[in-house]
Amino acid sequence: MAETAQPVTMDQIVSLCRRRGFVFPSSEIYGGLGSTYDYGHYGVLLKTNIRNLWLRAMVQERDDIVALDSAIILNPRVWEASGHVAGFSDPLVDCRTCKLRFRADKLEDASCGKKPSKRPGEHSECDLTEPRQFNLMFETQVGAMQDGSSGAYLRPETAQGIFINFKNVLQLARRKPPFGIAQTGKSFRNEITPGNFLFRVREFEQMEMEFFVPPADSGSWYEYWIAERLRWHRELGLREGNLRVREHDASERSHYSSGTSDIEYLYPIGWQELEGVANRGAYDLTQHTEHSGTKLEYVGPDGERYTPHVIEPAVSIERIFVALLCDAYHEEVVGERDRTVLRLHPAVAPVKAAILPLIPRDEGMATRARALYEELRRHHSVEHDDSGQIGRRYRRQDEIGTPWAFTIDDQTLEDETVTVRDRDSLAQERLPLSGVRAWLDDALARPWSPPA
RNA sequence: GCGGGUGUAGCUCAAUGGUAGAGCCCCAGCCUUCCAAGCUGGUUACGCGGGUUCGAUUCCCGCCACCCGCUCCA
Repeated sequence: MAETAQPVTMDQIVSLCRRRGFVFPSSEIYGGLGSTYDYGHYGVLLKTNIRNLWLRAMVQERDDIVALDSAIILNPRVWEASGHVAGFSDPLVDCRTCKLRFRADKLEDASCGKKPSKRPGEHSECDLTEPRQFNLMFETQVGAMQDGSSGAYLRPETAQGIFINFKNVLQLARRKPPFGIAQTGKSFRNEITPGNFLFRVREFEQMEMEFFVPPADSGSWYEYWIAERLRWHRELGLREGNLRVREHDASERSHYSSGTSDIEYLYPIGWQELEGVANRGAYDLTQHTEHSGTKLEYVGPDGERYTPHVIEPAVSIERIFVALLCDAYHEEVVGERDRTVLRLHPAVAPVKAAILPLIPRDEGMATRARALYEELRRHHSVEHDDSGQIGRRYRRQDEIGTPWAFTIDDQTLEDETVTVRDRDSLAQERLPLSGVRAWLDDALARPWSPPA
């Protein structure tokens, strides 16, 4: 098998997603809607696996993090307190001459020579427009009456839903710092310039965890979570060489952050943020204490009292989704034909195994294949495919990343064994039909790393 | 939002001021049976809306979407 050494392009990923029904442009029959996407069958399965693996690592396998699911629409005062109403909008100016756009708050001077002169030599002074405000929050109304008094926002991050529930969780979950609250859910941002497929979309699913710690320990927990999240991405199967950590300098940080590191992935568009780990300090709890009048602090048994600091690892399903597909995508030549294969970690693969009767019209094979499928589907995501020649069926499964195929063939009728075909090695071995279920359970429990 | 580019089946490409054709994919049947073979038949497209014209997929205008840059951060 010969691998084509070309790096994957975003177009190849878009094309595969479309071809195999992972992702469709949203509202397509009406001409689409900018930078919104709908997920088809395999896309939903893949997203669900990513979300479940995150919840498993954050909540199930730890005893210091609890789950939460807060509302998308919150009291608008939440966003005043959080700083999003004031700080989540960017005043922008355009240069009429060089057609570049700048953030007004980052311009030291209204001439190209000073700040971000990306095109030196073209002109010395930029002809700038007036600053214009772009608020990145979607606005809506609560209640049927559309008067201004009932304005509200769709949340631009899930984190605030966690902070405003800090007191509830502290009391009822019987936790004390260090402890965390984890949440997955949709967030909405009116991006000025969305694009690059799913990389920056207007509606996306965040997976955020706020970890509350004694102020003195915030530095070490910050380091801990950077390392821990990096380890998790590797465990998902992302290649070591495609991941790195980059610390923000002070000018890059968000309004809430006193320290941020990005776990970056080498996407087809270059190194870009996959996950952000931020040290939010006491900013959020302090803000909500001031704006709401409710004290959000920890009081210990011996009377110690403090506002915890917060370490936040925040990632989106979409960015993991794209990274996994880019990492897994391979085109190679098998025999005399091309094949496209997704070498996904079995744990994230939308379909774990395919059950294929070699000769579908053979009664014995068809019956056994059907029975095996009905047994396995009670435990795992599996597919039964009896349409077309066997090679074609293998290729269909390769394209959606199915790690194994169980083929019911002539020999099955003689000795009740099946062929197991491996997606990555193309190796075939025989297995008793009665042992397939246990074999698959074992295979899924094995550690996995991407083939070299 | 600004500048540049693109827009014909699911994909890759044709043709045309007289309303579209192929290959692959997909579906059905036949045949074959361990890596996309073959035969027969079939479904599917001019992004949307105006204008010019007897007639527009083709020419003009507007809009929309996508790509590149500015920007951005999950």
